[in-house]
Amino acid sequence: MKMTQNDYYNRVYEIVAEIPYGRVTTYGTIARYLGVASGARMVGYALNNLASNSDGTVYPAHRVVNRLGQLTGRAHFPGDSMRERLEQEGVTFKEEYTVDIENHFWEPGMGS
DNA sequence: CTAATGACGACAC
DNA sequence: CGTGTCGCCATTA
Repeated sequence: MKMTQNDYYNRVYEIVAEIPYGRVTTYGTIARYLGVASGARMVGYALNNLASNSDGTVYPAHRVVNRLGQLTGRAHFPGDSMRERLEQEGVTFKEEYTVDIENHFWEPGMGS
């Protein structure tokens, strides 16, 4: 594993790990919170790394969707585990692969 | 060092 | 309102 920019990914990991049960956030929101408002792609990249980083800590990456609430990253999850998990957590869906983000939206620092 | 890619976002048409 | 294109920043080739 490269882990060159631990810092950047580490921030994403921490935020993702803080996403409360039954809530979802967006890549752009996380990116903005990190200070890289335009680094939404990097957030997704970090999550990609996260998948391979599963060393015991479980990061609810399935709670991270794009700003439209679409499970763009479902392809990176086995089967429909992403959609099923969100449903299981009580998240409502507008479409089969689109969550009602406006009703379950969450952002870091909310419960400071 | 340059080019291409990516779990995105915003703007233009 | 749907589709297309550019921009962002980091990583990889």
